[in-house]
Amino acid sequence: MTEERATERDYRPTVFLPKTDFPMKAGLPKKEPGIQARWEEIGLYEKLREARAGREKFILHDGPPYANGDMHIGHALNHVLKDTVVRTQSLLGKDAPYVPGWDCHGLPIEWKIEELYRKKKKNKNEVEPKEFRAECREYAQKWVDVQRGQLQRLGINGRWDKPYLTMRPEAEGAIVKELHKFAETGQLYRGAKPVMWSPVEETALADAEVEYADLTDSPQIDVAFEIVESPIPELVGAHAVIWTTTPWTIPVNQALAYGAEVQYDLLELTTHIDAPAVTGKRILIANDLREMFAERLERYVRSLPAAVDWPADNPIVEIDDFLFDESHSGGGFLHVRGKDLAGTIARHPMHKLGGFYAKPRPFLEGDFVTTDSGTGLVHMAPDHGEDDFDLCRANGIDPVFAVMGDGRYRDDWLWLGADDLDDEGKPRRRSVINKPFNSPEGPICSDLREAGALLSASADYHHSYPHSWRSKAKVVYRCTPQWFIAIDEDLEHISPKTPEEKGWEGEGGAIDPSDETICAAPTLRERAMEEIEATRFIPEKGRNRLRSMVEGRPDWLISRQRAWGVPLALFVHRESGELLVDPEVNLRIQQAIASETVDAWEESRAAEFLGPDRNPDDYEMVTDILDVWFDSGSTHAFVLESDEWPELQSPADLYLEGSDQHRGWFQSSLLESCGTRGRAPYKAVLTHGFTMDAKGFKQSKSLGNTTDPLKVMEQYGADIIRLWALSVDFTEDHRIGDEILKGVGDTYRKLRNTFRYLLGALDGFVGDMGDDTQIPELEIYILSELAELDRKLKQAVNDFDFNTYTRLLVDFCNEDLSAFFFDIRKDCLYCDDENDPKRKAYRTVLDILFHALIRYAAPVLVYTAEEVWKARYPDDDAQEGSVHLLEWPVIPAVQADTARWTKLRELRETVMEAIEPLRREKTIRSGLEADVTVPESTVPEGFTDADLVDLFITATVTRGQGDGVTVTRTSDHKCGRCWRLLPEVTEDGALCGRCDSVVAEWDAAQ
RNA sequence: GGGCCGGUAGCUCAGUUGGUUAGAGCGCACCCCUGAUAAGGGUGAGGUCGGAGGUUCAAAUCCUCCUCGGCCCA
Repeated sequence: MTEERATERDYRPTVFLPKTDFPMKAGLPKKEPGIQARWEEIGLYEKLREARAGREKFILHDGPPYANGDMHIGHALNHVLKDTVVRTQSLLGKDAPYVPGWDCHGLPIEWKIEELYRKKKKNKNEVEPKEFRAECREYAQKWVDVQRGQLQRLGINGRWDKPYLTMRPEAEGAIVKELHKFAETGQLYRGAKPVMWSPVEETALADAEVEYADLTDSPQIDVAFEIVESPIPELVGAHAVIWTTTPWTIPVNQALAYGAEVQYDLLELTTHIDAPAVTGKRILIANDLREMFAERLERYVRSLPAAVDWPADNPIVEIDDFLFDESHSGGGFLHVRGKDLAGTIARHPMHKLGGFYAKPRPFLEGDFVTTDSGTGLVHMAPDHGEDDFDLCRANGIDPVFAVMGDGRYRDDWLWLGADDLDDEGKPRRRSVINKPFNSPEGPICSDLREAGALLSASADYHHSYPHSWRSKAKVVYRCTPQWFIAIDEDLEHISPKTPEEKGWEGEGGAIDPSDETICAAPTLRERAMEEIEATRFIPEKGRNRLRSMVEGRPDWLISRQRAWGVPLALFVHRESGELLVDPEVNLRIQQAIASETVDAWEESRAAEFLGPDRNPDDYEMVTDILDVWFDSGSTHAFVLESDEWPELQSPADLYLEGSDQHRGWFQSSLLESCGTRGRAPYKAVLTHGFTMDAKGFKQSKSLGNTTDPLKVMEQYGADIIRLWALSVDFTEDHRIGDEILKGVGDTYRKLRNTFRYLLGALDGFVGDMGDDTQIPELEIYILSELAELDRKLKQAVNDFDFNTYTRLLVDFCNEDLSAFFFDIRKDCLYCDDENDPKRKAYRTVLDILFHALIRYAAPVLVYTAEEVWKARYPDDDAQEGSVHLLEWPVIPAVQADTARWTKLRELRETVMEAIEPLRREKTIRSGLEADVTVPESTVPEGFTDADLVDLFITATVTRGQGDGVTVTRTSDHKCGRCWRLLPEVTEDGALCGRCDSVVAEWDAAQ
């Protein structure tokens, strides 16, 4: 009877299709903020803390971003990685708190406020420092709030109601306390050293605050210094030639340096025109550099007025070895090794000014002298170069501090001081970075020319030169009194590591505990190096990077001459110049700052801090502030060790930052912690690369190739950025761009649809499979694949390898589920009786898959996972409505012969390939119309033909003796309900036996 | 200029100590399905492994140089 109506009846209502309200289209930009608001409402972060209380901890310590400007793609990547670490560790069941922080002090913010002042024509110096700092504080707070909102929008779960800020008074007090620890253990000293100095900002600059720009118009001059004394008498009266690109250092020249092994020649300059200073001069210069010097000289002489008519192809200057006559050591040329110049003394070209300029300029041996450029003789200004400073100090020549903070020479300086006026009575003095001041026409070159000492001068030199990254102005090396942390002094307060602690126990046992080199107190550098060895690095190459930087770094310059920062709250005895080290005084300072902010450090409070036993008049209060790297290097102290965040502990399990932080936070934290605690503040360091544009070039606003994460969130959603961040190889530099984001969107949709299918297929599922139900082998196999996936995912989490993590997840959904398992079981899900054990088993496995996959996906697609969870469990009280409180799934342990299934799937692929030609020629449309014969030998054991029909989704499968798969169109008819082609179906549209009974039951239930 | 790191299909990535015809997913093309439907399935085309030398029976893999890019430094 059903057969008669078969051709007409629409069986669609009797098919058990997936049913869900979960939309295919995500609409993330609209949906995410609502989900975020709910997390805040239910206090997800706090709930997670409660849920994990007492568990093993995993502490990721946040490196503070600078509170200045909107979030950019680097922040987004960095925080997504951090969040994923925290979430995956939490998923594993650990208590993984996350307290975000911000770096608030420092020049960039100070600079911003000054800019505002300039706009308002307000003078910073007329404002109370307190008032100025208050504005900086307000500015920083504004950006903290902005960035906090942006990071929350990104789905970062953390202690947003109480982040740490380096400008909180408690933090400022703690930072001072850390400084005092260095002072009290003798690691702090005041020294005079040439440091990078910006005459515009009037401060010393850290390396990180300096950028290099290529210049093509730098000055270069050759200057002659007359030799007045020498063990080689022939040199007296000749001129040593030096070359420099900074004419302004000539007024503070104090010596000349030569290379011991360099060969120098005495030359004679002959000119065909009258060239003052050049004509007839005897000069001393490195043999290797004669040519280069000659070119400069020729070019210069040609620029003189007297050369105007001289033919271009005819050299004006001739340079020859000076030929001595018989009266001098038997005649001949003079070639000397540098070391023979020891004891030679020259005089400054401006010696007639007397005083400083009348002093002898000794020749000193410098191992830094090369013959790459210049003349092989280097003029030494100990105030303005590291090599200069070191060499001069070793020879008892001290810096003279002639250049002031604003870049001008001191008022009382003999040459170009305050009363050095031009013909019109205007001062000739300018800042040393002033371009005209250094030019060939400037006052320095003019005076040298007049003194007969200028052999060449031009403004055409190509090199890269340091600039302040803030003001873009040139910076100089300048010797000023600064505070340093010593890197190579013994740390008497830190006990040496035992050989075991150093990991030496395995090396033959030949360690002698009485060996002083082993048991001596380590220096800060040594301890830092030891701790680098004891730290885990992800990726491993980070170790090398940090190691080589610590290995070669100089003492830590921690003072800055600015206003917005933590003071070097120290007293120095006026008479002795000694640093006051009194823990009681220090404690009073720390407490005052911790309760009143850095504003407490002011002159009027000196007596209070010093106490009754000391006279404030005897002490100078240091007014410098600390390098911000000291602030952030101390975060472990005032965050991890603080009672304010009891959920944290020290040392941290992980620091996670960009690879630029090898020189920054990783290092400053390491040094700070090693100097005060003798150990690293972290057990592991993870570094990520930088995000380039689609073509692999650095993103920059000026190039217009930046990707703004805020816009991506607006357009695609935060989950898309997150998925992007976790799809790329973050250990290297990686890219972002439209095409890449489009691909990420495709991946997202695949995951989303996998969950949508699961939700639909599990509609009404109550877990009613009886204990005695036979679970089909396919389900067992899929469960074993899931267990394998689970194992690999866990491994990826432990390796922090999120790229592999997401790939495993996506590939599993694509290959094992969508294209294999789901496809095969489509027929079962749609058409089998709802109570059929096979269908129940399938849905049971789908439920297991759902619970596993939603947990795996939760750290990646934080919003979507929540949306899926709510779709399945709208009233989930047990989990407080959040998927993010769940723990890592437990996968049922099953036994499956996976090798057999791998073979089966290979055969399945072969069958698909064999079917394809018939589809091409339209003999069949779908695989369901195919009768397939497979070589018997290729079928793994234990599969029946009926199994193969299911697995291959064909009409029939039979085994043949040949080697190939053959396919023909089946002669069977198509069931009107399940669309399978079966012999039992009498005509197209009639029902097969199964469908007949299911429909009958369905009809009865209506 | 120096140190370190990197360059494998259009995209994102795998490629163990050198060893079959260099793989995967996505995208793309074509086809099927129209009962996961702005979804699902199938097949296929894509690579001088940045370039050039060298070592080796054999190189994406080891060596040298070059080139492009990045970070750090000068």
